[in-house]
Amino acid sequence: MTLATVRGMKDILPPESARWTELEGLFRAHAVRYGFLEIRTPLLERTELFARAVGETTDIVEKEMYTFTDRSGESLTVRPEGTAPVVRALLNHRADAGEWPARFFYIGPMFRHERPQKGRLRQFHQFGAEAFGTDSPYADAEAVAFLHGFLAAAGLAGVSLEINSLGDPECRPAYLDALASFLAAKEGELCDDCRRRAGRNPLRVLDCKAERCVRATADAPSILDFLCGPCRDHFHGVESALASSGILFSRNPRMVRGLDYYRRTTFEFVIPGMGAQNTVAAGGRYDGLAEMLGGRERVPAIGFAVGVERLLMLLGEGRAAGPSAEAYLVVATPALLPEAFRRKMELSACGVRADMDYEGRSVKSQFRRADRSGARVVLVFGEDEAHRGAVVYRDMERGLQEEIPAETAIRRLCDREKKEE
RNA sequence: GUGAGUGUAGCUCAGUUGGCAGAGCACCAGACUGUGGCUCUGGCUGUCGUGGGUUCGAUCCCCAUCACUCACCCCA
Repeated sequence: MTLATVRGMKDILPPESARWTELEGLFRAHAVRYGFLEIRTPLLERTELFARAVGETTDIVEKEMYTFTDRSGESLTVRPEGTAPVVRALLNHRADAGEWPARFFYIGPMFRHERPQKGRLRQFHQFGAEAFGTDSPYADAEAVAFLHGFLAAAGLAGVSLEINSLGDPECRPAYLDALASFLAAKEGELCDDCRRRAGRNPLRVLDCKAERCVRATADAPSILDFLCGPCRDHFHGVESALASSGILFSRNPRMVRGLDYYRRTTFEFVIPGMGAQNTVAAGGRYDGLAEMLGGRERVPAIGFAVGVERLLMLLGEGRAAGPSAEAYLVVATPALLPEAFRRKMELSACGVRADMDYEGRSVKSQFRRADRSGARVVLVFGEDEAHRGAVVYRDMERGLQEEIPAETAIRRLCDREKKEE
């Protein structure tokens, strides 16, 4: 029996868990501002959903999914990404989805069986958002603005936004042909991986970090030069909507996405100099996905996902944990435990974070604990005071104390709590 | 899936050219009678990742294995 977590999985303990809750709250708040409502989909889906949506030949589907056969013989997969389930849910509950545009956000874990490393886990978490039912470049700009606003509010500095267009089924084939023949001519200059990729997924070659490949593809044809009229108009529409919203970005015609369903707009928020896992958040348009999944009508859509672990990593350690208690009850003799405990419950009930020691430790030790808990007030329950129905009320910051009736002490603490609310 | 590095107390790490395992922090207790933070004193804590091998003897050398970390790949 080992007590270690499964490879690539992480326990999130205090105080870190508080940072998670805080960030989730911030994301929710921003989502609501931009008109997105929460959707919660199951962690398990039929394997086929991801195979079709993400792409049979992507790494995710080929070798990274947690797939198993359940007791009824059906092949199920623990979700490796969030978009496909949301689209599935939308198509399934079309009638309940409401008026277009339908905008959803989600928060939750994703699972991919990869080799863990910095900023990459097997169970990782994403904040995501998807907007359905509109082709408009404004929808793209809106999603980017939401993401941008959230990242800024989270305190992330030094991010840059890169955007690109991957075209659509009208214009992309021509580009892929042009790129393929360009790469064929340069074959000798490419790294081994890229020679292999050139045939199968030529776009990937543009994303290669190997020096020789970067050089070889320096003057490769740009997708942006191949966009058909509607795609070009759309791309320019996104650019001007972003520009007029005051959001800075740069074009990156070499940007590639790992999932097959993307069309037209793609974007990434990257941190320069962060190394291998420098993408904090990314997204794009996927107008064809609904039909790929068997939907009757075309449902244009745009979405993104934020890597929560990566974001937290970039935000740094954050502030230290605050006080764990506001008031500490010190018991001079075990005989007074029942009385102290009853008072502690009263404090909890009125919202005061109170703590005490149940182990019968020395008064000195209890004070040490009180100090460490950060409590600003200590109530001492002693025999003499108890005869008078009183306790010692000690202000830990000033080091002053007085004997007052127990009722008064409790009321004082509870009143103070109310004032601070 | 490939490569490299690391694995010793709760934490950070030292260590032995192979001979009963250490420090700091943390924790516990005490420094006159029921009072914290500072200081001082004392104390507790280890399958030296796991399994084999070499050896009189292995935490140290060798092999394997697992885990972690970083990089590649890929991606959030």
